[in-house]
Amino acid sequence: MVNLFKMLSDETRLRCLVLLSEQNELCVCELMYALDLPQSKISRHLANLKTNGLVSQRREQQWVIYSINPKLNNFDKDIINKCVAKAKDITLFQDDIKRLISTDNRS
Amino acid sequence: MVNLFKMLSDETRLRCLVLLSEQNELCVCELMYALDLPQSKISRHLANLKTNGLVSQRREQQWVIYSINPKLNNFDKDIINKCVAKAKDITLFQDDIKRLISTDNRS
DNA sequence: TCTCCATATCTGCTTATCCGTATGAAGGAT
DNA sequence: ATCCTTCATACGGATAAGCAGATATGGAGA
Repeated sequence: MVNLFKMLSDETRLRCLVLLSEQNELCVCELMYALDLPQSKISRHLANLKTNGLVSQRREQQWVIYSINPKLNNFDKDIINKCVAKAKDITLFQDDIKRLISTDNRS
Repeated sequence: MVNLFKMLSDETRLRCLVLLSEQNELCVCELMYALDLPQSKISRHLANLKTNGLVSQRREQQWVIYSINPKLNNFDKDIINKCVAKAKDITLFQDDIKRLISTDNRS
């Protein structure tokens, strides 16, 4: 439980999780673009999320594609879904989504 | 949102919150006894929870009595309740409750 | 093989968090 | 007034987490 909350207590990770929940799957460069943050930062936090079992990876050509770990237990899933719902009221997250869907950022 | 999760990402604080949710209100010495932790540790974490709006205080004679902040927003309340529910499956929290109800620890 | 691009990781640094100990302040009782 | 209990908080040290920037890896295609 503590570990889940540690993961959720960083803004970058929260934003990644919310976007991943909404969009099913995303590669690092799409997240970079949507969050407007440097690649190393995104990548580090995704690695962190992965070690803690919250996201999973798969490689497709040159991209590494992340998604919410489908094997997540109910508690974790539940909490994350509450965040996603709450995020709809918050400008920061709304803007991430806007940037994400504005173009095809996987080039 | 990040702040809530920061508060929840420490075991001591989680245990305090769960007990406070179950018991309505508790003083520091009851929490010390139930969690079997030194006073300064409990006190510091409660202060932390208070600054972040999760608990409220009231003084009664020599005791300072804490409770979950009744003005909590729905999101925070919701998340905390999920934790309380989950805690019922976890030995650590079960034991806290056992110690708490075993005697009258406000002496 | 060589280059390019996406992604991962390393380095050096700064900041945050948590702890135990010790001290301080408030209020009740003697 | 002084003592006791309860609780709060400041100090210093240890550990972990964060960041930016630079470098490394690894697959795709020329």
